Amino acid sequence: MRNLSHNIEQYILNRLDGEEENFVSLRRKDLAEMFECVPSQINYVLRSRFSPEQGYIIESRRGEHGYIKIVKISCVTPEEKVEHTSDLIGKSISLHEASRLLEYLEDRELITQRERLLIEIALRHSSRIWEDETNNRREEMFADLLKRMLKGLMLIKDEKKTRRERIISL
Amino acid sequence: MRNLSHNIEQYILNRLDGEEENFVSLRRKDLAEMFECVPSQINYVLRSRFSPEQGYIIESRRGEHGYIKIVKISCVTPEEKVEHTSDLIGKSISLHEASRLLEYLEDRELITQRERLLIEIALRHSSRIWEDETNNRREEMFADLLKRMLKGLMLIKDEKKTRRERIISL
DNA sequence: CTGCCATTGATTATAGCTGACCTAGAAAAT
DNA sequence: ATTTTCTAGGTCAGCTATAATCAATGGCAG
Repeated sequence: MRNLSHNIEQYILNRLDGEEENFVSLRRKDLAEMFECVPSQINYVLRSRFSPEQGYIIESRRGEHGYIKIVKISCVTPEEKVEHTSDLIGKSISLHEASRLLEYLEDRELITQRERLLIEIALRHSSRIWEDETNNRREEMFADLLKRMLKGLMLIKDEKKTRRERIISL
Repeated sequence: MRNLSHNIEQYILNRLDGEEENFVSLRRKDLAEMFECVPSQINYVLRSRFSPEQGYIIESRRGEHGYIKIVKISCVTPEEKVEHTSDLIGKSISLHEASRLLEYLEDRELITQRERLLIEIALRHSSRIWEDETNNRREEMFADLLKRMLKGLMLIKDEKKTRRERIISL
């Protein structure tokens, strides 16, 4: 009972592992039946364990022949140095510092020019939106947003680790 | 077997692929018979999968010797792409609609998976930050952020600067 | 005790599909 | 030339099967 969500998570991860592709298609209703729970439980699991921040994108359709597609973003980026990106960012970061970090990551080819652009735009946007806030508050938010975005991208490299853990845990 | 609409869509796409030209001519009635469904089902498929937004134009004629012609539009300049996506987004957009749009852009290879992930994270972030706002206000902000990010991507020059050049330009 | 995570079910939203009715155009009848 | 008829295709409301959301509750760790 206590590990319903965990079991469902494991099931989905296994399915993902088994697939040739980097995604699985499920039917919420079937899954709910398989685990003998209410359908909305599946949404909970997806929300709490397969978010974009965690490297997944969910697509779905309702109605007849509806489905839920869980896509694992898995471009193979080598290089491990970003393990400490979070540390580099810290609790707060200025726009200027953020730019320098992105420049560095692009040089290391951990992100592309286009990805850097996206992140800069997102940061500027929240900067504008929060221009009335204190400087410190804003820089905390920059740090939060930046971490989420970079972690999302870097999570890809954790794939092998996660897989090993999963196999051991079987 | 997945579903009727999907099968019909695939059939049309195959026909398009097979043709020398960038269009196919069909007869609604024949298709309906082939897939054993009511004729209006064909209209549904065309409406939901071959709209102008998705890069297609439909021409048709009624009466004897009626037909439906599906034309695939291909060449689009970056500027047109920008215009187009801006229109698609509109003044406000829900998270769900945004997701669908990103799905579509990825299918058309206008953005990569990683870029899509970044945008989803940015949207969710501002969603969380602004959860106290009215729904409409939030959806306006989603639209604004989404437009900025997509415009940025569509306009970016694909100049393949080498790492050396980048470093020199610092 | 308190806060967070898990679970549930009621309510709402939407894709897919059908069928009844509508319209355009060509050919046949006058 | 005009009217009639016939053969397509078009529209739309509405039903069904799903999925999403949300608010309420339970239960465990700190």
